[in-house]
Amino acid sequence: MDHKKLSRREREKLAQRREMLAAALELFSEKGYHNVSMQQIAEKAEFAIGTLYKFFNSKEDLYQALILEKHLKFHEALTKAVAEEDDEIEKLRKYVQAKGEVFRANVSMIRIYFAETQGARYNVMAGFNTEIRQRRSKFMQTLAGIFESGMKKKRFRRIADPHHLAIALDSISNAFLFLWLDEPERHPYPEDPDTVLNILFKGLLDD
Amino acid sequence: MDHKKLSRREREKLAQRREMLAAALELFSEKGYHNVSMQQIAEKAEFAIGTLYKFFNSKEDLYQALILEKHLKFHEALTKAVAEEDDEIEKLRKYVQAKGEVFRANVSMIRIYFAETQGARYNVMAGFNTEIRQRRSKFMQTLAGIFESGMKKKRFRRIADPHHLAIALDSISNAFLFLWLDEPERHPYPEDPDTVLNILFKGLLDD
Amino acid sequence: MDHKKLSRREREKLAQRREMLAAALELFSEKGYHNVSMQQIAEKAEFAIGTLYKFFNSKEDLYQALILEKHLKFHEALTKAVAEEDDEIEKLRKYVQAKGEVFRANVSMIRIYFAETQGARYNVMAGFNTEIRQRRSKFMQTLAGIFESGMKKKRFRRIADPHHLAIALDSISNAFLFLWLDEPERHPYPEDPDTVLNILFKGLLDD
Amino acid sequence: MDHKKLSRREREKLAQRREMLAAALELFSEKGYHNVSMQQIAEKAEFAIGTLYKFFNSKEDLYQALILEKHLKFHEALTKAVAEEDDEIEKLRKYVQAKGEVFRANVSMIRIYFAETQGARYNVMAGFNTEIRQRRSKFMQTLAGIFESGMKKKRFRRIADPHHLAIALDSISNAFLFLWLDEPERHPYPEDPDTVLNILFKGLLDD
DNA sequence: CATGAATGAGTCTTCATTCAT
DNA sequence: GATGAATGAAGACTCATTCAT
Repeated sequence: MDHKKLSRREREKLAQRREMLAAALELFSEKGYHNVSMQQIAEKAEFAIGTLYKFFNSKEDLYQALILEKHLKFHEALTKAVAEEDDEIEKLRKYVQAKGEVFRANVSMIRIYFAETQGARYNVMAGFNTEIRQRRSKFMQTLAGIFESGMKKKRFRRIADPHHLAIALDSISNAFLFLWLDEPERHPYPEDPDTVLNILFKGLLDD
Repeated sequence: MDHKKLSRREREKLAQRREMLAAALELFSEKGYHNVSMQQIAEKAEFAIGTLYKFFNSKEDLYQALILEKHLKFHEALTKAVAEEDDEIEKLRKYVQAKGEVFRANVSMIRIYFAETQGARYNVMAGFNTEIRQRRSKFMQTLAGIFESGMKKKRFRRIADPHHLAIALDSISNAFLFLWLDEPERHPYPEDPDTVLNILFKGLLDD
Repeated sequence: MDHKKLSRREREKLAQRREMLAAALELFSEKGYHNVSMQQIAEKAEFAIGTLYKFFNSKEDLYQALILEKHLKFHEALTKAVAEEDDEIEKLRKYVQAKGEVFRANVSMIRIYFAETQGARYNVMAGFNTEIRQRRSKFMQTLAGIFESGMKKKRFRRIADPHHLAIALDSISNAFLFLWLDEPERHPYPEDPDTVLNILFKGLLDD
Repeated sequence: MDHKKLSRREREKLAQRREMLAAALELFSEKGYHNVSMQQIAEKAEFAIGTLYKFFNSKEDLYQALILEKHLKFHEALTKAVAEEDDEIEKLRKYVQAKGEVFRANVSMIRIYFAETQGARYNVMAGFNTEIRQRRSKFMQTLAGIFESGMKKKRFRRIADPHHLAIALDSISNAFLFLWLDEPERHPYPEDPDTVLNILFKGLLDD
């Protein structure tokens, strides 16, 4: 955005940082935090170890920077997706669609992302989750808000707590992502968002 | 089952093994695989390190044995739950209920369990998931079969691919477990299984 | 003293510890704390690094154990020396003599000893000096007490503050030790303690 | 001295060098040689690291330059002090006085100074002491000469080897400096030089 | 000529695993 | 068969020094 304001030096710095994070992402994604050494990251990024430490104070620091950065990106993409439309149904469609797009474009990030987002409190982020947790929590509110609003407008039937519906939609779409991740051929992430949404929209039982 | 056939020696061995696994579970659950040393496990189990290695070839081996054993237990509990009833709806209710029960009784296992079950392929189990994956896959088939059967009997409307519904139910109930794990007070796992199931049963849209 | 009570295992432990400390002493004495690596100590002591760490929690810990142990030994030798005699003059003679003996028998310790005892607060011991400082302080009191007692008995003229005399005697004898350390041939530590003591006993000026 | 001959450029150089040494002194004095990085010195002196290396070939080089320079200064001050007076007793008084003054005015130097002067041959200076050792040796000769001269003139009684007396006076005054350094309040360096000198002048024993 | 980014050897420390007793 | 002392490879991190700009 303010790229013009950056000196050459600063631009180089940013490029280096990006390369480091990219190398780290690839390695962490493939082997996991504990099975990757700073040495390996340095080699992959083609920098000396010392240089790595000029940019990040510790291995953990590097990891956190990586997670935080990517999480922000995802968060923004999803937030933007649901903000674009007026109609509640369209919002949900966009959400499911955007989720597929953003994750398919960042495959190597997904595992790390969920490793930190999901349960494991003893993960690298430990209590540091705060920032991520807050963003996630806020987004879940937004999602719940869409359901609530749709119910108020009588577009949706009030079949369940909107927060539960938000959780349901989030976890179902995640599940589809996992399947795709495991066997992309056999389980493509649905092109048509309604493949996912109908599970919530239609209802198994007759009334 | 075949306990009668076991000599005293063998029975003692099994008891020792159980103690080791119990100690390991507690530690792994609290700190995570990489933050627990064999030393600590040995101390907690009140065995010498060497004895640990008599039972398990390596730290990883011990970990895998732990996961496999617990996974089997969970699998059996859930399989039994859905097998007990004839009615499809009741099967699903039992499933949601049993899941809550079995996990609430094995809190310390949940995080480890999901850490391995979910995405993270670089976790300790790596490709070794085979056994777990097969069991899980088989169970998802069973779950899908319930939906399929319900549809065939016209008890369920054919709103989506039964496999997708199985995935949805699994991931939604997991999501509720995560919430409860994070903040047990604020997010109790629903007593009434319909709290979960209505999300699939009822449908947001009018037809 | 209680050697009989020690099991073979315990005796071996002690012997190992001694060997480690001996190796460390030699190296630290020759090169100084910061120029000796744990690797080197392990090699010299013929143990694996890990074994070193079984006995000492850190390099600093090892160093402190070394200093503390040796300091205690010195302290005890000197304390014993001044306690043996009744006569004040004889006490001082014994002190000067014992100092020479104990240090000549522990050459490699002297430099380390003074490096920590003297000024340098940023040394490895830093604030940890407490124990050493207290012992030293206590001994200086004892030394001052001898001068004081001699004065009370009119054996000594009251030419100066007894504490100052203690400091003087301590520093003069140290100075002789340094000289000897530098060039043992040219500056032997005086056999006859009066060579040192006459400086305090006799007085340059006529009365 | 030859300041007029120096070009502006050269004068600037000297000023820069001085600033570097001043920064280094402060840091070394506070933390000790091994706990100060060139980075820190550069920052404190407000120069780039590269510039530091234009003036000094290595960290050790910088340190040695510092010690050498300060030692020369001290040496000159003390030499001047004993040269000023004719009377031997007055010379000694001036010496004790000057020592207090010069060190009190250079507190941060004392520890470093003694760390190198005293025993510890493994210190940074190692065998490099030559220049310092020669100066020190020469000064001790001067001091011994004063005692010798006083004895010849029968101003002093020949109670001990003049060299020993020189050593004694040097070490006693140093000891007082250490005390003051540790606890300036409790152990002020004596205003009246006779407080120190009487220890040598008066003699504990009656003749 | 000054700068300070980049380097990578070297350090301390941990811990899975082995094996002599 | 159990033990736990001994091992040493491997990892995170620091910092003196260099050299391209």
